[in-house]
Amino acid sequence: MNLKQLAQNLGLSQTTVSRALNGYPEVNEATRARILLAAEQHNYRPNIRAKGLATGRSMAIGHVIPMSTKHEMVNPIFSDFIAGAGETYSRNGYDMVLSVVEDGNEAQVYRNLKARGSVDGVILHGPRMDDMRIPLLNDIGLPFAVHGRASGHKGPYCWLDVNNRSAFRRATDFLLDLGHRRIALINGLEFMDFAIRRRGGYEDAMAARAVPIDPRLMRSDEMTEVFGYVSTVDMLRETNPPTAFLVASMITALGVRRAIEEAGLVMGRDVSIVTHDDVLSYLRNGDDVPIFTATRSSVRDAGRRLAEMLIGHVNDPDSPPQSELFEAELIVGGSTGPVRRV
Amino acid sequence: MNLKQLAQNLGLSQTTVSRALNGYPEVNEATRARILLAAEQHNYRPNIRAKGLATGRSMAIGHVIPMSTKHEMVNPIFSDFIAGAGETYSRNGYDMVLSVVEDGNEAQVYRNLKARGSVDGVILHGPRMDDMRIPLLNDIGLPFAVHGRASGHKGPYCWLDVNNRSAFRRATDFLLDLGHRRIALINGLEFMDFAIRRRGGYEDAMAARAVPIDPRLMRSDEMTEVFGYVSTVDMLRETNPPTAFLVASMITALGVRRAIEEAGLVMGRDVSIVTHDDVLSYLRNGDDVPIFTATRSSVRDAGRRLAEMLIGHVNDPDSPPQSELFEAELIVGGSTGPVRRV
DNA sequence: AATCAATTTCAAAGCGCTTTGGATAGCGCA
DNA sequence: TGCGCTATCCAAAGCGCTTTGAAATTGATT
Repeated sequence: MNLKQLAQNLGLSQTTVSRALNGYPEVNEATRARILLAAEQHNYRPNIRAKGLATGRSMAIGHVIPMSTKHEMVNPIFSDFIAGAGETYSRNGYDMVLSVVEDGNEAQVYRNLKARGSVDGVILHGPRMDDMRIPLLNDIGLPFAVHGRASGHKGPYCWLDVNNRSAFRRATDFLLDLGHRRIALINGLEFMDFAIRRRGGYEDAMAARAVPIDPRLMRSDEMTEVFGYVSTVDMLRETNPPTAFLVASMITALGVRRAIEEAGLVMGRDVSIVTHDDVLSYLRNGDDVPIFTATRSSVRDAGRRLAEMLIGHVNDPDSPPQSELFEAELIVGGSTGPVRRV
Repeated sequence: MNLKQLAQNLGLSQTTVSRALNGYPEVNEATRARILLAAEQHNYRPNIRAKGLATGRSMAIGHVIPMSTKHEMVNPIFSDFIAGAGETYSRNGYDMVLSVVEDGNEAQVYRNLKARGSVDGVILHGPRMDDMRIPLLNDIGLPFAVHGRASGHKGPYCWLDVNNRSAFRRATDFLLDLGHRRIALINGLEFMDFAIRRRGGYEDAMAARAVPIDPRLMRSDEMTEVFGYVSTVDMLRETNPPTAFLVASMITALGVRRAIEEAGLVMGRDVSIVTHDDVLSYLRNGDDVPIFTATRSSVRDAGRRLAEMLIGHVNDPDSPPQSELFEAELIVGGSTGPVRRV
């Protein structure tokens, strides 16, 4: 059933039917009701491509997911992020189109998306220091919103980020307050913007108390479970091992914990852990008592909100770009305790 | 730059340019080369909506992701699955469109997808016993392929599944061979097809050796870490606790392990665990030595392959529907050992 | 030189929608 | 009665592509 047939059935013109369906005022309320009813009965839905052709908009938002070439890994926060974003999209009549791309090849994907008119805007995931995708998107004129920020990029753009620096500063302070001095930082890849900021927060806190930073206690890689495990095993072998670990993700923290327990140590007593918690639905931080002391910020909320911001920006490209900074909560769980006197 | 402009630039008709670009034979190779060059230089890409309107195809595949209303949880295997599928799509010029839907509301989403012509086919995730989505999709005439199967559904359809029954039968046999008799089953939700089959495999193996099945040792829920933890804590309190756990996912197995270690037991010595491993990129089962003894099957491979099957089916709807059954490997890791004599 | 077939190109219709620019009818008012 | 308004509806153009059916060109054949 298409518009033409529907209009013929009703003995009306396509124009009138289209207008009625799209809520324009210049149609008699009685006929509008008649049209709505008929559309309902025939289960009519406008063809999205035809509509898009006519309006010049696709009513779709693109997500370009970078896949690390090293581990062929997709960031596990991703499913929760799009669950949030998807909510916003369906509420606003947008589709979500996804491209998974080996990182490096992204430029062509964005150009395609724009040139072929597949989407009205994109969400940029996994921003890096001086991310070149931002000037690229500005250049090709594709509206975008960034999940995170790109340090070093001047000029306004639409973003939503967690305050990673203050979160990790507070987490470090918390550990310092407990008497820890040998605090390891198990970070994400340090060309990723969030990892840089977290490191910054850690360094700030350490410097503020004049605690020396030992480069051997800082690791940085893709945030897998195995990475947490291997790094921890390694550091615990040191002559002067860390008494606390500051970890960039729950999954990595699980690996840290595995290493700790394998070494016969007890988490929260012998060794403390603080991790960042994105509140992933399948990996809740315990039930009522949190397993890990954590800096917490829901990535699903971020998805929901950032999608709203992008839609706003798409609908009104001339308005100044919005941005938002979520503050992470510091949740105290069972994984931290005062440093053990030797 | 659109077709018309490109054709004018070249002094040719739209027809010829279109044909040249789409590889039709009735165009002089010299002019084709000229056209290809010009298209390249002007960075021309056909508008996808116009093309879709003209051809009646959208060159997009839909994924409808059910989100559990209970935990607002998206299955964590999902990101790896689409990473695999996405590879196939980009190789074949398809887009991927995603809808995250609270389960229950899916029928309307499928109808929309079909009526609005957003996609040429869909991948059906998380099939259940007697899944009504299959007759629905047949009814509305939207080509589909199922990740998994739907027990109880008669009639052919396109699917790809892991042999869950044989995998869990072998895993159970393996534990029985080690002398375990009190084997707990920590399963996914048992209206999910895969969970039914896994339970079937477990029961088969137990019955084949006339080992009684204790219903108190069988749990079934969404496969979170916390679920694994809570179930295990609970069962270890029994007067006659299990000596082995058969677990439906790595994440849940992490929870099982947490409970075991918290109880002061050693995994692989005091208590054994076998889990299913979907080979998620961020949650590899150890580096060289597997952490868990596991039934292993890559969900990313499944995504890659199922997408191919669906595209084949979309291109030739009259061909008989394909199906494929992956056999899981049984990987022996450090989480299993002979039962401890008390 | 005339004919025919194969090769190469083109004009125009059509895909299903929105939207512009009228047309028509009904109304109050002078 | 006739005018100007408003309310309501419509015909047709246009979005950017593919594809049908026909025309023009070429080369070979007689």
